[in-house]
Amino acid sequence: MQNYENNLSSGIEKYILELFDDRDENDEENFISLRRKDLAEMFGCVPSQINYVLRSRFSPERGYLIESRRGEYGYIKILRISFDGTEEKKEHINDIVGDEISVRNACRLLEFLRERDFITDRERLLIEIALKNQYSSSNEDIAALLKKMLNVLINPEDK
Amino acid sequence: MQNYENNLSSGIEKYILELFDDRDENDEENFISLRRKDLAEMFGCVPSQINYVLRSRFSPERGYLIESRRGEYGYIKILRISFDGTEEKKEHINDIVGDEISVRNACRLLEFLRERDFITDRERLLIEIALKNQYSSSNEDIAALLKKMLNVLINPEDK
DNA sequence: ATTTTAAAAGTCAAAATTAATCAAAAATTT
DNA sequence: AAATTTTTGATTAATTTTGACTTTTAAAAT
Repeated sequence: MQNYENNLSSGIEKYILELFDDRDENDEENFISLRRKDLAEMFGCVPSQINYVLRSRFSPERGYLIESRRGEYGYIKILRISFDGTEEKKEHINDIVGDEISVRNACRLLEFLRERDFITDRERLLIEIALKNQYSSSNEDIAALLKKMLNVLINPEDK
Repeated sequence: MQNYENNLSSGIEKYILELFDDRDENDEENFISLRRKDLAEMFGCVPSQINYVLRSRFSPERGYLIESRRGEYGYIKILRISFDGTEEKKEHINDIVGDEISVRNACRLLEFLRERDFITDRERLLIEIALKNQYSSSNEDIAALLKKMLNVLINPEDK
Protein backbone atom coordinates (compact mmCIF):
# COMPACT_ATOMS: atom_id res chain seq x y z
CA MET A 1 0.00 0.00 0.00
CA GLN A 2 2.44 2.66 1.14
CA ASN A 3 6.15 2.85 1.45
CA TYR A 4 6.03 2.85 5.19
CA GLU A 5 9.72 2.92 5.88
CA ASN A 6 10.55 6.13 4.11
CA ASN A 7 11.15 8.09 7.24
CA LEU A 8 14.28 9.83 8.36
CA SER A 9 15.33 7.33 10.98
CA SER A 10 14.93 4.35 8.68
CA GLY A 11 16.86 6.17 5.98
CA ILE A 12 19.73 6.81 8.34
CA GLU A 13 19.57 3.21 9.50
CA LYS A 14 19.80 1.96 5.92
CA TYR A 15 22.73 4.24 5.20
CA ILE A 16 24.63 2.91 8.21
CA LEU A 17 23.90 -0.68 7.21
CA GLU A 18 25.27 0.10 3.77
CA LEU A 19 28.45 1.33 5.37
CA PHE A 20 28.78 -2.08 6.98
CA ASP A 21 28.16 -3.83 3.67
CA ASP A 22 30.82 -1.81 1.92
CA ARG A 23 33.23 -2.57 4.70
CA ASP A 24 32.68 -6.32 4.65
CA GLU A 25 34.05 -6.81 1.18
CA ASN A 26 37.35 -5.21 1.91
CA ASP A 27 38.52 -6.51 5.25
CA GLU A 28 37.58 -8.26 8.42
CA GLU A 29 36.88 -5.29 10.65
CA ASN A 30 33.36 -5.43 11.97
CA PHE A 31 32.95 -1.78 12.76
CA ILE A 32 32.42 1.49 10.98
CA SER A 33 32.97 5.04 12.16
CA LEU A 34 31.35 8.30 11.30
CA ARG A 35 30.92 11.87 12.40
CA ARG A 36 27.59 12.74 13.88
CA LYS A 37 27.66 16.26 12.54
CA ASP A 38 28.40 15.19 8.97
CA LEU A 39 25.74 12.53 8.95
CA ALA A 40 23.18 14.96 10.30
CA GLU A 41 24.14 17.45 7.63
CA MET A 42 23.92 14.78 4.92
CA PHE A 43 20.39 13.99 5.99
CA GLY A 44 19.47 17.59 6.71
CA CYS A 45 18.48 16.93 10.27
CA VAL A 46 19.38 17.84 13.79
CA PRO A 47 22.43 15.97 15.19
CA SER A 48 20.56 14.39 18.04
CA GLN A 49 18.53 12.55 15.42
CA ILE A 50 21.58 10.36 14.94
CA ASN A 51 21.58 9.47 18.62
CA TYR A 52 17.97 8.46 18.31
CA VAL A 53 18.73 6.13 15.43
CA LEU A 54 21.63 4.59 17.31
CA ARG A 55 19.54 4.10 20.42
CA SER A 56 16.57 2.62 18.60
CA ARG A 57 18.26 0.58 15.85
CA PHE A 58 21.83 -0.15 16.87
CA SER A 59 21.32 -1.21 20.45
CA PRO A 60 23.22 -4.02 22.20
CA GLU A 61 20.17 -6.28 22.05
CA ARG A 62 20.30 -5.95 18.31
CA GLY A 63 23.94 -6.86 18.34
CA TYR A 64 25.70 -3.50 18.20
CA LEU A 65 27.97 -1.57 20.52
CA ILE A 66 28.72 2.15 20.30
CA GLU A 67 31.97 3.91 21.11
CA SER A 68 32.42 7.63 20.73
CA ARG A 69 34.45 10.68 21.52
CA ARG A 70 33.43 14.32 21.76
CA GLY A 71 35.33 17.45 20.95
CA GLU A 72 37.81 17.98 18.21
CA TYR A 73 38.39 14.83 16.17
CA GLY A 74 35.23 13.47 17.68
CA TYR A 75 33.70 10.37 16.16
CA ILE A 76 31.14 7.63 16.60
CA LYS A 77 32.22 4.04 16.14
CA ILE A 78 29.61 1.33 15.67
CA LEU A 79 30.68 -2.25 16.31
CA ARG A 80 28.68 -5.19 15.12
CA ILE A 81 29.09 -8.10 17.50
CA SER A 82 28.99 -11.53 15.96
CA PHE A 83 27.42 -14.58 17.50
CA ASP A 84 29.32 -17.41 15.91
CA GLY A 85 29.34 -19.99 18.64
CA THR A 86 26.28 -21.80 19.89
CA GLU A 87 27.01 -20.74 23.45
CA GLU A 88 27.33 -17.12 22.41
CA LYS A 89 23.98 -17.24 20.71
CA LYS A 90 22.31 -18.88 23.66
CA GLU A 91 23.73 -16.41 26.12
CA HIS A 92 22.71 -13.50 23.99
CA ILE A 93 19.16 -14.74 23.59
CA ASN A 94 18.77 -15.54 27.27
CA ASP A 95 20.10 -12.09 28.08
CA ILE A 96 17.70 -10.20 25.91
CA VAL A 97 14.68 -12.26 26.89
CA GLY A 98 15.51 -11.92 30.56
CA ASP A 99 13.39 -13.28 33.38
CA GLU A 100 10.20 -11.73 32.14
CA ILE A 101 8.94 -10.35 28.87
CA SER A 102 5.62 -9.15 27.51
CA VAL A 103 4.01 -10.91 24.59
CA ARG A 104 4.39 -7.73 22.61
CA ASN A 105 8.11 -7.51 23.20
CA ALA A 106 8.48 -11.21 22.58
CA CYS A 107 6.91 -10.72 19.16
CA ARG A 108 9.26 -7.86 18.50
CA LEU A 109 12.19 -10.07 19.34
CA LEU A 110 10.89 -12.79 17.03
CA GLU A 111 10.62 -10.20 14.28
CA PHE A 112 14.26 -9.34 14.83
CA LEU A 113 15.40 -12.97 14.97
CA ARG A 114 13.61 -13.58 11.69
CA GLU A 115 15.40 -10.67 10.07
CA ARG A 116 18.71 -12.19 11.13
CA ASP A 117 17.59 -15.61 9.83
CA PHE A 118 17.85 -17.19 13.25
CA ILE A 119 14.35 -18.53 12.75
CA THR A 120 11.96 -19.03 9.85
CA ASP A 121 8.53 -17.48 9.49
CA ARG A 122 6.88 -20.83 10.16
CA GLU A 123 8.86 -21.20 13.37
CA ARG A 124 7.92 -17.69 14.33
CA LEU A 125 4.28 -18.56 13.80
CA LEU A 126 4.53 -21.64 16.02
CA ILE A 127 6.22 -19.72 18.79
CA GLU A 128 3.62 -16.95 18.72
CA ILE A 129 0.80 -19.45 18.87
CA ALA A 130 2.43 -21.15 21.84
CA LEU A 131 3.02 -17.87 23.67
CA LYS A 132 -0.52 -16.66 23.13
CA ASN A 133 -1.95 -20.01 24.10
CA GLN A 134 -0.69 -19.81 27.67
CA TYR A 135 -3.54 -19.39 30.13
CA SER A 136 -1.53 -18.01 33.00
CA SER A 137 0.40 -15.67 30.81
CA SER A 138 2.48 -13.90 33.39
CA ASN A 139 5.53 -12.33 31.87
CA GLU A 140 7.69 -14.80 33.77
CA ASP A 141 5.92 -17.74 32.16
CA ILE A 142 6.20 -16.16 28.75
CA ALA A 143 9.93 -15.61 29.16
CA ALA A 144 10.43 -19.18 30.34
CA LEU A 145 8.59 -20.71 27.42
CA LEU A 146 10.17 -18.40 24.90
CA LYS A 147 13.65 -19.28 26.08
CA LYS A 148 12.89 -22.98 25.99
CA MET A 149 11.70 -22.74 22.42
CA LEU A 150 14.53 -20.54 21.21
CA ASN A 151 17.22 -22.55 22.94
CA VAL A 152 16.13 -25.75 21.28
CA LEU A 153 16.52 -24.11 17.90
CA ILE A 154 20.05 -23.02 18.53
CA ASN A 155 21.25 -26.48 19.45
CA PRO A 156 23.81 -27.51 16.80
CA GLU A 157 22.88 -31.20 16.79
CA ASP A 158 19.50 -30.28 15.39
CA LYS A 159 20.88 -28.65 12.28
CA MET B 1 -23.15 -19.97 10.86
CA GLN B 2 -22.91 -16.26 11.08
CA ASN B 3 -23.79 -13.61 8.65
CA TYR B 4 -20.58 -12.96 6.79
CA GLU B 5 -22.19 -10.68 4.28
CA ASN B 6 -23.41 -7.63 6.07
CA ASN B 7 -21.04 -6.67 8.78
CA LEU B 8 -18.22 -4.24 8.99
CA SER B 9 -15.57 -6.68 10.12
CA SER B 10 -16.17 -9.06 7.25
CA GLY B 11 -16.05 -6.19 4.81
CA ILE B 12 -12.70 -5.10 6.17
CA GLU B 13 -11.48 -8.69 6.09
CA LYS B 14 -12.45 -9.00 2.44
CA TYR B 15 -10.73 -5.76 1.59
CA ILE B 16 -7.51 -6.94 3.19
CA LEU B 17 -7.71 -10.27 1.38
CA GLU B 18 -8.14 -8.35 -1.86
CA LEU B 19 -4.95 -6.47 -1.09
CA PHE B 20 -3.21 -9.82 -0.89
CA ASP B 21 -4.71 -10.90 -4.20
CA ASP B 22 -3.56 -7.74 -5.92
CA ARG B 23 -0.11 -8.22 -4.50
CA ASP B 24 0.23 -11.84 -5.53
CA GLU B 25 -0.05 -11.09 -9.21
CA ASN B 26 2.71 -8.55 -9.17
CA ASP B 27 5.49 -9.98 -7.09
CA GLU B 28 6.53 -12.57 -4.59
CA GLU B 29 6.12 -10.63 -1.38
CA ASN B 30 3.86 -12.35 1.06
CA PHE B 31 2.82 -9.28 2.97
CA ILE B 32 0.79 -6.13 2.63
CA SER B 33 0.93 -2.96 4.67
CA LEU B 34 -1.59 -0.33 5.55
CA ARG B 35 -2.32 2.57 7.82
CA ARG B 36 -4.86 1.88 10.50
CA LYS B 37 -6.14 5.42 10.44
CA ASP B 38 -6.69 5.42 6.66
CA LEU B 39 -8.42 2.07 6.62
CA ALA B 40 -10.74 3.15 9.43
CA GLU B 41 -11.55 6.31 7.54
CA MET B 42 -12.18 4.34 4.36
CA PHE B 43 -14.71 2.19 6.16
CA GLY B 44 -16.09 5.04 8.24
CA CYS B 45 -15.39 3.33 11.51
CA VAL B 46 -13.39 3.75 14.65
CA PRO B 47 -9.70 2.81 14.32
CA SER B 48 -9.83 0.12 16.96
CA GLN B 49 -12.22 -1.74 14.69
CA ILE B 50 -9.19 -2.60 12.59
CA ASN B 51 -7.51 -4.18 15.59
CA TYR B 52 -10.57 -6.29 16.14
CA VAL B 53 -10.48 -7.57 12.57
CA LEU B 54 -6.80 -8.36 12.85
CA ARG B 55 -7.27 -10.16 16.15
CA SER B 56 -10.25 -12.18 15.00
CA ARG B 57 -9.30 -12.92 11.39
CA PHE B 58 -5.59 -12.45 10.86
CA SER B 59 -4.23 -14.26 13.88
CA PRO B 60 -1.20 -16.56 13.96
CA GLU B 61 -3.58 -19.49 14.25
CA ARG B 62 -4.89 -18.59 10.85
CA GLY B 63 -1.42 -18.25 9.42
CA TYR B 64 -0.84 -14.53 9.70
CA LEU B 65 1.71 -12.44 11.58
CA ILE B 66 1.29 -8.77 12.35
CA GLU B 67 4.06 -6.20 12.59
CA SER B 68 3.34 -2.59 13.40
CA ARG B 69 4.77 0.75 14.43
CA ARG B 70 3.10 3.69 16.09
CA GLY B 71 3.84 7.36 15.71
CA GLU B 72 4.71 9.25 12.61
CA TYR B 73 5.10 6.94 9.63
CA GLY B 74 3.25 4.33 11.63
CA TYR B 75 1.98 1.29 9.78
CA ILE B 76 0.52 -2.17 10.11
CA LYS B 77 2.13 -4.95 8.14
CA ILE B 78 0.30 -8.23 7.66
CA LEU B 79 2.35 -11.28 6.68
CA ARG B 80 0.67 -14.33 5.29
CA ILE B 81 2.80 -17.31 6.22
CA SER B 82 0.58 -20.09 5.07
CA PHE B 83 -2.54 -20.08 3.03
CA ASP B 84 -5.53 -21.49 4.74
CA GLY B 85 -5.51 -25.20 4.14
CA THR B 86 -8.36 -26.85 2.35
CA GLU B 87 -11.22 -28.05 4.47
CA GLU B 88 -10.45 -31.68 3.64
CA LYS B 89 -6.91 -31.29 4.79
CA LYS B 90 -7.95 -29.67 8.02
CA GLU B 91 -10.58 -32.29 8.65
CA HIS B 92 -8.00 -34.95 8.07
CA ILE B 93 -5.71 -33.46 10.68
CA ASN B 94 -8.55 -32.98 13.08
CA ASP B 95 -9.59 -36.59 12.58
CA ILE B 96 -6.14 -37.95 13.27
CA VAL B 97 -5.64 -35.85 16.38
CA GLY B 98 -9.19 -36.20 17.62
CA ASP B 99 -10.70 -34.37 20.56
CA GLU B 100 -8.08 -35.58 22.96
CA ILE B 101 -4.62 -37.02 22.67
CA SER B 102 -1.81 -37.85 25.07
CA VAL B 103 1.51 -36.11 24.82
CA ARG B 104 3.11 -39.45 24.06
CA ASN B 105 0.82 -40.12 21.13
CA ALA B 106 1.16 -36.55 19.96
CA CYS B 107 4.92 -37.03 19.80
CA ARG B 108 4.50 -40.20 17.80
CA LEU B 109 2.30 -38.37 15.37
CA LEU B 110 4.88 -35.60 15.07
CA GLU B 111 7.58 -38.12 14.26
CA PHE B 112 5.37 -39.57 11.57
CA LEU B 113 4.73 -36.13 10.12
CA ARG B 114 8.44 -35.46 10.20
CA GLU B 115 9.22 -38.63 8.29
CA ARG B 116 6.71 -37.61 5.65
CA ASP B 117 8.37 -34.16 5.50
CA PHE B 118 5.21 -32.38 6.51
CA ILE B 119 7.18 -30.61 9.19
CA THR B 120 10.86 -30.07 9.91
CA ASP B 121 12.75 -31.36 12.89
CA ARG B 122 12.95 -27.91 14.36
CA GLU B 123 9.21 -27.46 14.02
CA ARG B 124 8.63 -30.81 15.66
CA LEU B 125 10.76 -29.76 18.61
CA LEU B 126 8.91 -26.48 18.96
CA ILE B 127 5.54 -28.19 18.99
CA GLU B 128 6.69 -30.78 21.53
CA ILE B 129 7.91 -28.08 23.86
CA ALA B 130 4.66 -26.18 23.54
CA LEU B 131 2.60 -29.28 24.28
CA LYS B 132 4.68 -30.27 27.29
CA ASN B 133 4.63 -26.74 28.64
CA GLN B 134 0.87 -26.60 29.22
CA TYR B 135 0.09 -26.52 32.91
CA SER B 136 -3.36 -27.97 32.77
CA SER B 137 -2.30 -30.53 30.23
CA SER B 138 -5.52 -32.37 29.90
CA ASN B 139 -5.62 -34.43 26.75
CA GLU B 140 -8.31 -32.10 25.43
CA ASP B 141 -6.04 -29.08 25.79
CA ILE B 142 -3.17 -30.92 24.17
CA ALA B 143 -5.31 -31.88 21.22
CA ALA B 144 -6.58 -28.34 20.83
CA LEU B 145 -3.10 -26.79 20.80
CA LEU B 146 -1.69 -29.48 18.55
CA LYS B 147 -4.44 -28.90 16.02
CA LYS B 148 -3.88 -25.16 16.11
CA MET B 149 -0.21 -25.59 15.36
CA LEU B 150 -0.58 -28.27 12.71
CA ASN B 151 -3.38 -26.54 10.88
CA VAL B 152 -1.13 -23.61 10.30
CA LEU B 153 1.80 -25.66 9.02
CA ILE B 154 0.19 -28.31 6.95
CA ASN B 155 -1.31 -26.82 3.87
CA PRO B 156 -1.54 -27.61 0.16
CA GLU B 157 1.55 -25.57 -0.62
CA ASP B 158 3.81 -28.04 1.10
CA LYS B 159 3.31 -31.05 -1.08
C1' DA C 1 51.81 24.51 32.68
C1' DT C 2 47.38 26.59 32.83
C1' DT C 3 43.55 28.74 30.91
C1' DT C 4 40.64 29.73 27.16
C1' DT C 5 38.16 28.58 23.25
C1' DA C 6 35.91 26.22 19.63
C1' DA C 7 34.33 21.99 18.03
C1' DA C 8 32.46 18.07 18.62
C1' DA C 9 28.96 14.62 20.90
C1' DG C 10 25.39 13.63 24.74
C1' DT C 11 21.04 14.33 27.30
C1' DC C 12 16.53 15.34 27.97
C1' DA C 13 12.07 16.65 27.30
C1' DA C 14 8.29 18.64 24.52
C1' DA C 15 5.36 18.23 20.52
C1' DA C 16 3.22 15.80 16.93
C1' DT C 17 1.50 11.69 15.28
C1' DT C 18 0.01 7.20 15.20
C1' DA C 19 -1.39 2.46 16.99
C1' DA C 20 -2.92 -0.60 21.10
C1' DT C 21 -5.80 -1.70 24.90
C1' DC C 22 -9.81 -2.35 27.42
C1' DA C 23 -14.33 -2.42 28.68
C1' DA C 24 -19.03 -1.10 27.93
C1' DA C 25 -22.81 -1.18 24.72
C1' DA C 26 -25.13 -3.10 20.85
C1' DA C 27 -26.11 -6.62 17.67
C1' DT C 28 -26.35 -11.29 16.35
C1' DT C 29 -26.51 -16.21 16.92
C1' DT C 30 -27.61 -20.32 19.47
C1' DA D 1 -32.56 -16.09 27.44
C1' DA D 2 -27.81 -16.79 27.16
C1' DA D 3 -23.71 -16.67 24.80
C1' DT D 4 -20.91 -14.89 21.45
C1' DT D 5 -19.44 -11.54 18.26
C1' DT D 6 -19.14 -6.91 16.78
C1' DT D 7 -19.00 -1.95 17.42
C1' DT D 8 -17.61 2.14 19.82
C1' DG D 9 -14.92 5.44 22.31
C1' DA D 10 -11.98 6.83 26.12
C1' DT D 11 -7.54 6.19 27.70
C1' DT D 12 -2.79 4.65 27.26
C1' DA D 13 1.57 3.71 24.95
C1' DA D 14 5.01 4.07 21.41
C1' DT D 15 7.64 6.38 17.64
C1' DT D 16 9.77 10.13 15.50
C1' DT D 17 11.32 14.76 15.15
C1' DT D 18 13.17 18.92 17.03
C1' DG D 19 15.82 22.01 19.77
C1' DA D 20 17.67 23.89 24.01
C1' DC D 21 21.06 22.97 27.15
C1' DT D 22 25.28 20.19 28.93
C1' DT D 23 29.60 17.80 28.73
C1' DT D 24 33.88 16.42 26.76
C1' DT D 25 37.98 16.98 24.01
C1' DA D 26 42.02 18.87 22.03
C1' DA D 27 44.16 22.75 20.12
C1' DA D 28 45.47 27.55 20.78
C1' DA D 29 46.66 31.23 23.64
C1' DT D 30 48.62 32.90 27.73
